[in-house]
Amino acid sequence: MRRLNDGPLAVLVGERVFSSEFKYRKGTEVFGEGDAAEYVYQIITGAVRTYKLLADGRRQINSFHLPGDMFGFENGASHRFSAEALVETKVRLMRQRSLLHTVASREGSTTNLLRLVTQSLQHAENHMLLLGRKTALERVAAFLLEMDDRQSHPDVMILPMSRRDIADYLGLTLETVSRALSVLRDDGLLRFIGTTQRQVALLNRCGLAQYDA
Amino acid sequence: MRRLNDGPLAVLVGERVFSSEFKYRKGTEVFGEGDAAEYVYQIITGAVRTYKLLADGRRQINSFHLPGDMFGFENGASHRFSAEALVETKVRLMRQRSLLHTVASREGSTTNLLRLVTQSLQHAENHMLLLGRKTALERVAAFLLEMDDRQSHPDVMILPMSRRDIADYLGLTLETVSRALSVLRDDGLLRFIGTTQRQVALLNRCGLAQYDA
DNA sequence: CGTCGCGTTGACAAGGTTCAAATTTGGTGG
DNA sequence: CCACCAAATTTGAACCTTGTCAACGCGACG
Repeated sequence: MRRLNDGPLAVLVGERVFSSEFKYRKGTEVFGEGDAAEYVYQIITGAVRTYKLLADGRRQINSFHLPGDMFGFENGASHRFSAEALVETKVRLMRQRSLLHTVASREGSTTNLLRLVTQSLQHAENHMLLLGRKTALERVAAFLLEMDDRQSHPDVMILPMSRRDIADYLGLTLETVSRALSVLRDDGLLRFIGTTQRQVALLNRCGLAQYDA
Repeated sequence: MRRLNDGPLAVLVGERVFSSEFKYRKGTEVFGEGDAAEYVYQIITGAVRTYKLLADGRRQINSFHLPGDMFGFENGASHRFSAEALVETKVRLMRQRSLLHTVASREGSTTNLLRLVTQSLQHAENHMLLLGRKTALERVAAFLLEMDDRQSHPDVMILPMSRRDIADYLGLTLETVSRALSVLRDDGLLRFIGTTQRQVALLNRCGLAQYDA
């Protein structure tokens, strides 16, 4: 049986994963928009944000990547967005060339690689609906439910990202995110744990789902 | 030399395209969200919108598909969004199974198929930036430039979609789209041709690009 | 000729942003 | 361990962009 964190990379190339590991400190860049797309990454521990910037500094975070997630896969020669570690993060990395080569030589792995890209696309489609058509409360509720899902519904969810990160993910300002969280707290849907505001207990997931459109 | 409209499908499977054609009347559904994903489509003539709906009717259009474009490719068994013809539309269609089968048996076509999906992903990433972080004017300017690009910079661009469609694509209301177009017209950046408001001449593409962030 | 779909425009409302300030938290050095 | 400072978060109030509601114009079509 595979270990949890083997994830897609291991599935793709079978158990013979040819890869190395690397560690990034909190806040450091994994790659920048326009950089040569040499590697594909899979998170072992930690978390990463991938985002695009406008000239005046406005930022849109495409997605947060948690342990097991892959990112950085590109078809062209360069990355179309930037990636930064949210916290101390350990990644497995592999050359895209080797990956494609390995995939090409293995029966059935085409479909798996395709599935991986398609999953990103699916996430993007859902996120466009959120960004284009949902209210602030709906966005924040959807965000909490997404993180909850991806952390397998823990009793206490740990958010590795700041309010600004959440805001740039949801197309809001950090103030609006903070206010929405306060509303949900006051409505008894969640509770902050401990002194930090980054540990959250969801008290009523169904109620939260009601807020999400 | 390939005909212009052979497009990606033909590239993928070589010249031996095994496919049939079908015609959709204006406003008719090609497939709905949740339908079995049996076919992949390529537009021969006309235009198609692909979109998602929320329960209360809010709609987010993911993309407009013009001649040569492919859509409907799914990894799972069912479509994740709906597709409707904007105008009378002729499509080429092919079973996904046959496509995957054909691709699997041909050297190098994996990369092409992957490139196709990656292109959709790239479009989605750009659109998330637009939806999350751009103003109404920036969105409309970006939309006009996108359509202009995809129609190869004609003197007079024909928009096959309504103001509501544009609005649902850009995450705005149709009134805001209309107002933004009026502003751009009054600023001398574009002109409406003829009596209909769906033929547009871009008078100053650089100026328009300034409006886009 | 009336109606219907589409688009434009205006007035007003509202959700979200901006600006500001208070409060809390986390990190660092003594 | 505590003091202190920087960063993060919350909260408040004013403002603004965009949405909502409504009226109107125009062309297509029966």
